[in-house]
Amino acid sequence: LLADHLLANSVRMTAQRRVLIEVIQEAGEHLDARMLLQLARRRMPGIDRATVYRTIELLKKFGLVSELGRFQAERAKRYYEARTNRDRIRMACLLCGRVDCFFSSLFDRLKTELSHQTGFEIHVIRLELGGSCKSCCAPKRPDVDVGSTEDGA
Amino acid sequence: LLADHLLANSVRMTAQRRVLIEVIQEAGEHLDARMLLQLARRRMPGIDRATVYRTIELLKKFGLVSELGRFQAERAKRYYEARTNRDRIRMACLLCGRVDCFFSSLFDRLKTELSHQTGFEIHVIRLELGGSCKSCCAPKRPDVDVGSTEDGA
DNA sequence: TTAAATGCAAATCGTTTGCATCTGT
DNA sequence: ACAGATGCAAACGATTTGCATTTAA
Repeated sequence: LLADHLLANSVRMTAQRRVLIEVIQEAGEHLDARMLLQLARRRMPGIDRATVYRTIELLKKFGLVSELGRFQAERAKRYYEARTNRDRIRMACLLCGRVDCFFSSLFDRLKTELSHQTGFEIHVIRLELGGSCKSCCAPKRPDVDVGSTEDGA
Repeated sequence: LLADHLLANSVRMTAQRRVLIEVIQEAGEHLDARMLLQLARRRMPGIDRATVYRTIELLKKFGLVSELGRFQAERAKRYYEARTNRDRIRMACLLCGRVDCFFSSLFDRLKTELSHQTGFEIHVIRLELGGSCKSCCAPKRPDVDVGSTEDGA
């Protein structure tokens, strides 16, 4: 699937790329480089970090994966996932670390409106929520000892 | 202003903190650690990187600054700004690098709706757009040589 | 054959930390 | 006085790069 896009653009298809692409497609959401490398090595032990990064770069260039920001409180690493047609909303629980993705037609509408009103040609749009999920739902915001709190509105 | 919040929580107010806080407030949007250090050094040459990061950490802990993601194509650095009451939308032009912030009531509405529908207690919300601004407005999406394209929808 | 892709190791860059020293209260 | 803040330098972790080697077309 993704591989076809590359072939269509006459990009050389190597064994490593095939594996990396498979892993990305099977893994679904928010895969990071480390995990991608790890999963890929299960199928091709010799594969290198650099190849992972270079392949990601290539896929981004063709618009086949999107790069996500680190959610709040995460180390400065990046996550990747196969592209989807509709834009997702990402909801990260700052307490348990769980990340949920979903769609919203109001969000779709907002995107359209923004594009029209600003004359901005949108290539990527990213909506991320950070907070406490229903299951965790912190009774009160800690004052001085959580260390990962980014906001307190 | 920000300083008062700290004092109210009986946080020790040092010379360095005073300077850093001033700079953050005067600088406005998307300041990164490097720039913050640079500006602060104009007023207090000896100030150290570590102090900058530690102060940012402190301000985040009290909810006085929010941490923003890197926009598309940026190196993995983080930006900081004094907090505002209303949530802004951030629009980054991938061609000229310009970043604009603005508000939208539809966005405000979306936030409320999400919170209600998901039972998620939102602490931070971040909406970022990446694309081409009106002035740049690329006639066509480049295929293979921009290097910063993240998406092609 | 040969331009492009890979592995390896070293380099970058932002950020964090340990520890001895200094400072606000 | 002394808990907490700072500077310095070294550590860290993700990502990137130079270069000799391998590989797909």
